[in-house]
Amino acid sequence: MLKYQQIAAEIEQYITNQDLKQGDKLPVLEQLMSQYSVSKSTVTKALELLERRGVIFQLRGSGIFVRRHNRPGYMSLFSTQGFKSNLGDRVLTSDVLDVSVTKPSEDVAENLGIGVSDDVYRVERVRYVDGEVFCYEVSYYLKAIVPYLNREIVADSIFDYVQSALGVTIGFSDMYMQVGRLNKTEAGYLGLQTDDPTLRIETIFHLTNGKPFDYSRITYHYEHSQFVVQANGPYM
Amino acid sequence: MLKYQQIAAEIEQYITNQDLKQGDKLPVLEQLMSQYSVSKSTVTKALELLERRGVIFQLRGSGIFVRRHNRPGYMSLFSTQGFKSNLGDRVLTSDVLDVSVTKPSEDVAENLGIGVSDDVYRVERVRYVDGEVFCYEVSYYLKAIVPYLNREIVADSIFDYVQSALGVTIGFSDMYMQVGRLNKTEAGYLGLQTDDPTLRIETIFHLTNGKPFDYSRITYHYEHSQFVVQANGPYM
DNA sequence: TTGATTAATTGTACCGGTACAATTATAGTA
DNA sequence: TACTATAATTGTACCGGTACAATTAATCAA
Repeated sequence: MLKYQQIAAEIEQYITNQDLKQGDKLPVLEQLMSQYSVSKSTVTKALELLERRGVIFQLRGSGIFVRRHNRPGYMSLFSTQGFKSNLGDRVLTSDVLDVSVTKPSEDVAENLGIGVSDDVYRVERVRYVDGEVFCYEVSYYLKAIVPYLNREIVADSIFDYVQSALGVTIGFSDMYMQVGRLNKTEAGYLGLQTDDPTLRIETIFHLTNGKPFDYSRITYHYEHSQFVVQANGPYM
Repeated sequence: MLKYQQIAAEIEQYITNQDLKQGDKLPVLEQLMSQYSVSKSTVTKALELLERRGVIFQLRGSGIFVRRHNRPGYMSLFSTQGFKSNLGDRVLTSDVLDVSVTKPSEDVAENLGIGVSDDVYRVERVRYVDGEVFCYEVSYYLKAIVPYLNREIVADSIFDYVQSALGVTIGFSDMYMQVGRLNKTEAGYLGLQTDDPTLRIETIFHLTNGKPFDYSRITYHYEHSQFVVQANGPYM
């Protein structure tokens, strides 16, 4: 693990341990430098990271302060890691409906930047948070990148597996969201009525080299899905 | 304007002018250094900025590449600047329903971190994109920060005014989103039926010193609101 | 006490450098 | 040709420094 990531993690841990709240002040830069025995730029980098993640904000001439949003139950939209990292003490479970190797439809191939003759894994799940239906998901993984999947892996976190077992790291992702009404199939899985409201999010996950390797469509249960996005000012 | 912001702007301009697409390669770091006559770290900072905004991605040992999402009509969710900056050639108009100074309700005061006796501006608008109803918005501004508003300012971009005329800069914002059904009032303004689906986003805008100064509730027309979020890998 | 002026604090911009890891190109070998 | 080992390319981590702007604290005058 890189130094600045390590320091960021420790600072975040410190905030948690001390139960610091919005506006509480952290040690000044110079102290953090000597405390962790690194240069100013390394501390700065760790702080930038935490700032981007909405953990702190920095105010020149004043100090470094804790930033906390105050609504429990809202999940961060940046669950690039899957939701697992984001749930706190809530429990995530899954019903696996399908894990199979197929050929992509045209629009799936389009989104993954491949041809319709390339193999993909199709994964279909219903996911629950603390036993309540949370979302219905269909996702496609490039078989060239993810050569093997089974029901056990898929029932847990696919991203954990892909990262730790395959060494595949996500570079970036594009999420497309829109609101609509449930169709019959979706309503069935989510325990709702046809035409009930829903949030649909399509995400294309790219490797660090910019190539897509996962395209997923998630249909959320509108009553159990609340998201928070912590954004940083104009140019950040 | 800071050097690294300036360089970021020029690089972005270059991408636009050359009509570069996803995966196209940019000049290497060293060339950018000499081209703009700045140090490596300044170029790096400019590139980091563009990376966070989803404009490029960098690949060590390989180069700097253009990143483009490929769905027209999707609006970036990070319209911290208001939507104006985000519309391209589409036209944004507003019906101003209310601009008045009032005392906040309890939950508004709570979200703004003030007391119920402090003055706030209440602004109520229906907003249109290319003539189609886009959203219904009610927002509250701390009068201590925004001492004056009128219908003309509000019909245009409030953020433009607040920033350029008052010199107020936004530090960060917390957005809370959820899906639900329209009530009668909202349905009326949006030209939809009661109980139709909708996306609601509450946003609390903070100054650079961390103090909230604007709390807004936006109710989106579900057929005309599509959002894209470009996220950056694990640790961003 | 109040208000203005000055000084101390503290983060940010920018420089220029070394070392290194990931990728890509090249040369060498079978 | 195809595969392997090596070298060149290219961005990232980290160091340590100067100058400066924004905030806050201290000082002084009214």
